Amino acid sequence: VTEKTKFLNVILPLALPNLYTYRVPREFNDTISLGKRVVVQFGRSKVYSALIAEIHSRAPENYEAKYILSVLDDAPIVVSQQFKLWTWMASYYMCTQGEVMNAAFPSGLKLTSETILQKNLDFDAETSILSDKEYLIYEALEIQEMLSIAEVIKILNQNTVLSLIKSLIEKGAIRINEGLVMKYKPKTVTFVKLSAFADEEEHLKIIFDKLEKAPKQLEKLISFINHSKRYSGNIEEVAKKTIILETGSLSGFAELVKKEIFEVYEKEVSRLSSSGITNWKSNAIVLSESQESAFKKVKGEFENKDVVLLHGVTSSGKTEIYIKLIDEQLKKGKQVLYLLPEIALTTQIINRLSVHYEGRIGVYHSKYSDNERVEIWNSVLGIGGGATYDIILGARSALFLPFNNLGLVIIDEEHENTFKQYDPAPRYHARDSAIYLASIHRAKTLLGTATPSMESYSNAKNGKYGLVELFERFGNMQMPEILLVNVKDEIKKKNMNGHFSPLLMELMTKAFDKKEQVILFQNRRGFSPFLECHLCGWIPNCVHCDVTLTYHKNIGKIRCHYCGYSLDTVVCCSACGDNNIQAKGFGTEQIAEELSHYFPNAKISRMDLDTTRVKNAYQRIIGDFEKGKVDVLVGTQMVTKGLDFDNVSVVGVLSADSMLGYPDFRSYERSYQLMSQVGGRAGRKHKRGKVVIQTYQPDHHVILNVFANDYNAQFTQEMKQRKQFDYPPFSRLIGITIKHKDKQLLDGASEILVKALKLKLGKRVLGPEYPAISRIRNLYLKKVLIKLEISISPTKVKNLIKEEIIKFHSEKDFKSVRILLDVDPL
DNA sequence: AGCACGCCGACT
DNA sequence: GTCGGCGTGCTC
Repeated sequence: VTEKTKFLNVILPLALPNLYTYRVPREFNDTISLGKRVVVQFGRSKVYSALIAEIHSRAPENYEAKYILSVLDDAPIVVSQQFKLWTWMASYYMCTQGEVMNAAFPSGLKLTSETILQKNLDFDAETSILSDKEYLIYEALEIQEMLSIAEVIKILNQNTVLSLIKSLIEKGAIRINEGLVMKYKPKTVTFVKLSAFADEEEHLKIIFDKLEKAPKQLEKLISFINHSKRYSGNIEEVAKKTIILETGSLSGFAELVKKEIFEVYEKEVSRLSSSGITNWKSNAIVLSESQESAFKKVKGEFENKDVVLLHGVTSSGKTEIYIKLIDEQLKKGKQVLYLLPEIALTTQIINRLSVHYEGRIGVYHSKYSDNERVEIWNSVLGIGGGATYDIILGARSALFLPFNNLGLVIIDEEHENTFKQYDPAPRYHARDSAIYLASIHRAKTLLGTATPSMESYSNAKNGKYGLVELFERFGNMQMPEILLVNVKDEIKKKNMNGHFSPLLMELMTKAFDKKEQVILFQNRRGFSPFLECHLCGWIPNCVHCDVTLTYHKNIGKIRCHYCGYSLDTVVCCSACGDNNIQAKGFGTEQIAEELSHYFPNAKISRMDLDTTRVKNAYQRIIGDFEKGKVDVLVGTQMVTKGLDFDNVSVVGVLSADSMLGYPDFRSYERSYQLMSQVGGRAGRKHKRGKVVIQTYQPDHHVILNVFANDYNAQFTQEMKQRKQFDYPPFSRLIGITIKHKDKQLLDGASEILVKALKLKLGKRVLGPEYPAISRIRNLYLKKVLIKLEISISPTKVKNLIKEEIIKFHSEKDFKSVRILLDVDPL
């Protein structure tokens, strides 16, 4: 039987535009299949795990294909629907398949090749032929068998070690090994069983008698017998830990093993806490009248629309509607994907969902350990023996899981911009990608929010999506009362207490008296955004980036929020030497400090990037606030994100103007969303909440729309502006960022690229312009924006842009110019 | 993304 | 004179 030689086209985990072809050794012919990983050598020394994307028998003509080294998986770990999604994402978001794969795989599935140094045992020359540094490495290998490149760098305290290693190899002192490091390690638990001898009843009796004089051992044996249910029904496996925990000590255990009464064995177990499928009580949910009608409308819309937008005011009880819909899908045996903008929100939601679907929900996001994420992947795939999850709750990366039978995708807080990934590529929008994913599965998508994005609401208005609106808050809760404060007037009247207006002071005082809670929102972290010399106006800037350094009072530093560069707080002006340095503007840190001055007894908690950097810090802050351990929560936009508290009576927006003044066409949309969302946190079951908005422009139309809680007016006015200036949703945008460390070269290069693009696309090409921050980490930036009519085919334009970039990069001076493409930028 | 090849500046 | 900087090109 002559079988044709097989070849594979594989996706490598790199930003390479093409797939690469490898040859399959005969003995692997039966083991290879699409969606399995293989180990391949790529380049002179590197070994990667690559994914089989195509199997064929066309031998490459222009080169000799390398052989694959091995097949990693017993069964495919990527399903056909995922290949479809990845291909679409790579083409829509203008990136490579390798980049999509890298985003899709939890890092536990990505094997990394590592160069390992080992001593050459045949080395017989004098160590005196080695240089001092070489000897240092040689000596280190005497103590430690293996060294990684990173360890060598550490030992020598220098970055360039390759030539030194090369020399060591040439002198015959060391060898190197290229090894793939398997990251995923299954968790094992030690179990105990009786030996074959002890397992026989008559022997066991004798053993019991013999152990009379060894109470510790007897105690362990009894504990085992009880847990194994030997004399009562089904025999169960017993973990060693169970016995140790019950008897409170280890003593005697080893003796039992030694006497060959106990035998221990290892078993792989799931890290996922689950008891498997348990009964779920969906009927426990009772919808209010308005919820019920919204639920029915959603189902009605799904009859002929694939995507439905559920526009429900804050606290209108959207979650209950989701649960009902999830329930229906589960009954049909379908999978459900529930996407949330923020990892931290999963805790609140999971508590509400798990009541209904305990053991069937998998939570998936980047804060989970690699090992756990691999197990969830396998569980969705239905391999690995653990629980099979049919509901996945997660942040944007959850859409990459290997679903094969998806029935419904829910995107909660659809308007949130954290659904868009910016760095690294793929620069994808999880909402839009999930809608495509759903279409692959012929599944439905539900978008839920209190403040729909312009894109989604206009899609709903023009009939592309179904629209269901819910204007009533759950349980007769009233919409919060919104109060505007003209900060300009208050300052004139010298009424301000720090950054607090008299009205806000009064409401906070009342709230504290009644043991009610307060949320203060200021969209800026740190103490103040910059320091300024009172005499000459000098402002300390970052040395690597084109931004001012933000003052962080409590760590006594000024820091760059873009690269992390920091300096000790300056006391003297570097320009004129004057010592009258003042803090300008204000951030959350300053608000918290002022608060503790005016309300020394209030328990204050701050929630922003600085205080939530530590793992679980977010959960802790939210938890403390929920439990009432904290009276005031001061935070950045983090506090606006869909959290539900039930004892908040006052919400304060300290400076609406800083949001409105942001130079971006979406700043009004975002300001409305933020104010409306943070305001929605106010209100309790039987009491109307109050929202104080402090602003210099109380007549601004966005402020007035928030005041009137009029989303429709906001939408209509915003649409008028978008149409006038041809912004989305009336056009599509593609952002191009051009980076280089040499400013002049960048200027020239970007002009040439724009000229070439304009030749093809005309006035659709805008720029190049320096962005507001024109230098980050010592790289200068220029931005170009492509604005396309909706009627034009984006695919054609994307191909055209790619061609032009290839042409541009073929120019020898521009090879080092980095170009980032961002489709549908935010 | 690595990694090797190759061409110019500050050292033995 | 060389060591080593990083700019450039290629990897099936």
